[in-house]
Amino acid sequence: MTDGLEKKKRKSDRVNLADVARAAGVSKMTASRVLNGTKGFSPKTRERVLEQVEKLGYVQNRLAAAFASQGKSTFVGVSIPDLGNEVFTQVLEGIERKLNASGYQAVLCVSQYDGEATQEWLETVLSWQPAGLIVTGRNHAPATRKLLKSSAVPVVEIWDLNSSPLDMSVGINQYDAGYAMGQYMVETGHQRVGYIGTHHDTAHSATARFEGWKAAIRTGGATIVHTHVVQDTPGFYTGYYATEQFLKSCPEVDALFYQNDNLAAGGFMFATSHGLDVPNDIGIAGWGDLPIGAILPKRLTSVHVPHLRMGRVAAEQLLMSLSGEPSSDTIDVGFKLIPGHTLGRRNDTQV
Amino acid sequence: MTDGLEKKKRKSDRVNLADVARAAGVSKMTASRVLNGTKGFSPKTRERVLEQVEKLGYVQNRLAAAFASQGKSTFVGVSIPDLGNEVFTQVLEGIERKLNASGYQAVLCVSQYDGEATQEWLETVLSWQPAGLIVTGRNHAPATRKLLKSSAVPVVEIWDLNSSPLDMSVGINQYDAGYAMGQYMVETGHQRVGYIGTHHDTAHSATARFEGWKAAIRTGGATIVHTHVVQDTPGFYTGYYATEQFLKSCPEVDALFYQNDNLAAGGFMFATSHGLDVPNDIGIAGWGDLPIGAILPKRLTSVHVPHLRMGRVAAEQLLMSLSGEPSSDTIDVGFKLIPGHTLGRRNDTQV
DNA sequence: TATGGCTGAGATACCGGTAACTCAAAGCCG
DNA sequence: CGGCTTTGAGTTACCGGTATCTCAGCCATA
Repeated sequence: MTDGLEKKKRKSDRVNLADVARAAGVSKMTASRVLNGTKGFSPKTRERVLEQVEKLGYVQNRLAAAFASQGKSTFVGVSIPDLGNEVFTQVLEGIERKLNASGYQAVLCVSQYDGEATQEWLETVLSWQPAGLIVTGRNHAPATRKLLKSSAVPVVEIWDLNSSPLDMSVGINQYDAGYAMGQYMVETGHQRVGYIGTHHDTAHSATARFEGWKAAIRTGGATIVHTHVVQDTPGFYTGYYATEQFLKSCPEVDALFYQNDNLAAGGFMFATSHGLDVPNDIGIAGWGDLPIGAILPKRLTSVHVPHLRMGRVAAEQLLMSLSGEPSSDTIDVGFKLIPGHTLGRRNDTQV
Repeated sequence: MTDGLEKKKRKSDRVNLADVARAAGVSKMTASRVLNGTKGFSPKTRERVLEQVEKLGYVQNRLAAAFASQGKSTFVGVSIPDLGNEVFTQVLEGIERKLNASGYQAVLCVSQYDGEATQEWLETVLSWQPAGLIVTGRNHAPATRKLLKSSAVPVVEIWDLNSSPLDMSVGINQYDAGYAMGQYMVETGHQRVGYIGTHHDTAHSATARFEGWKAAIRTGGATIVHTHVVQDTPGFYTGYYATEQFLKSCPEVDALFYQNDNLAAGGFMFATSHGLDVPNDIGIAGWGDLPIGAILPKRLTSVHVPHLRMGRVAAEQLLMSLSGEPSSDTIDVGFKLIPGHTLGRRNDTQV
């Protein structure tokens, strides 16, 4: 009847600071000072304590330490919508690298675009006294907004630039970026354009981007023949079949703007495998400058957003704010249109 | 003036349990019981306490709670090598979903295949008394192995199945899976095969997979003309240029096995854009059944590994172990060969 | 009616560190 | 050499909860 419990160490046999202090013949407080590098001990004492730490294999209980000093933990709550979407994993990677390099740990939440789940996660994470929070997007549910606002920790909102952030904001101006792409589509001679995206974007930054794009199209005198929003993940195959559906109902379209490059790549594959020439029969534009864009038969037209950098900067801002350095409210990491070769009619159509 | 009793200035202005208890006219202990659902209070008392919780906006300090009960946190340390590699993000997604749904939080480490960084992260995470750990791979640095072994928390090793795990192991038999692919390549008529991978895999499971593959090739009487390992990330473009390099130095190769589908897709794009027919001129086999495989002009030959499930099962095992339920030492989540249409010479070459 | 179990609730003692205060001895100065 | 500052180190009081023990009522059963 031996269950797995006895396989592991008993709780009480963990060495604690008192054990170390006793073994070294000093007080707990002195041992604590040595370990934290605070002044107030002689080199000899230091050595004695460290010797015992080594010998006994003492590991600090940071739960106790943080609690005792009324301090924060070294955890930073990081909320992103989706791990299946490369843009977010890139941002996450930027965040994680910076945090880890600075001795902080990312506590992850993948919201799946579910506000309620996010809220729940947020409540839990806040109860652990995190050092800070990095959240994606600027449109929070009222309760979430309230929680973020009343929390005593610094918050960085990433993705879409926010002129009046809760605390700090790092991202790009999604509207402007969308506008730039719309303008380019018109410039390259497209007149009857369409949009393909997934429902995921509606509540998020893609909305602002989409608005910017629409404005540019309208201003340029072109027509939006249809916008097709599917209930699926923004991946390759989704782009493939969504394009099929789009072209079936609106064959007159001459260029498509996709929510991201992976959808666009799917669309590209559909088009070329069905005898359509890109861009002469149909123009294709993606978003995000994702890796796939580099290996398509023609360089994909897209907008480069420095996602990795966005994550890094967000983490940097948070850390600066934690160390009391002045940090900007708002940081624009910029975007860059990638002309590529999948847009443009009749002219400039070489590989 | 020793009126410290009443005018006790509190460091934090945060509402604590004592405040709630006072306001509700009960003892701290009773309030604690109500909030934790432990028995020992009347419905009326319960209501009074909850009313004050609501009114005062009390949020538990879990740092204090975990510390007081000598307990663990709800954090689970999760270490994966790379976020730029879809297979790992899929596993992570599986883990994260399950953990979050069960009230645990993933504390992320992206090791970048760096043992030292992992070690450092591990030390920090362990000092926060995590509930458990999920680590990728089975080949740990000696110091890491020691730390994992001596830690008082359950550990799940994922990826490659481990017959003698530290604690628990969830994954697939990478050797067998590699063997299956090797066998299939021989069966489909390939005689002079090659391998393309990145340095990232060497220290990890891809080694076992690679060994299995080699064994099958040898057993089948075929020749491995070259194995090309590049110092880069296992992404689309890497596969593209690595294939170019490979074909330049070994044009006689008739089939290539790639470390993953993204590399393979890059290779496919290179081959077809340079006038080679897949699979008649060159066979291409990937790994992981990644999304890209579905939109190539021909279905990519690959091996499906249930990454999402692997992550979910790993988290499940950990949670079971935490709740004292019996959990298996080793769980094989299985793999499945996907024949596709990018392997096979002269026959079976329709789309 | 006496005994004993059950239930709601309070009192107390921590958990493992750190902040803040205290104090003796040593160092420094004119 | 006295007084003042510095320095190494100890003492005490917590931080905000929970484990554990205690105890008064209350009900059921013999």
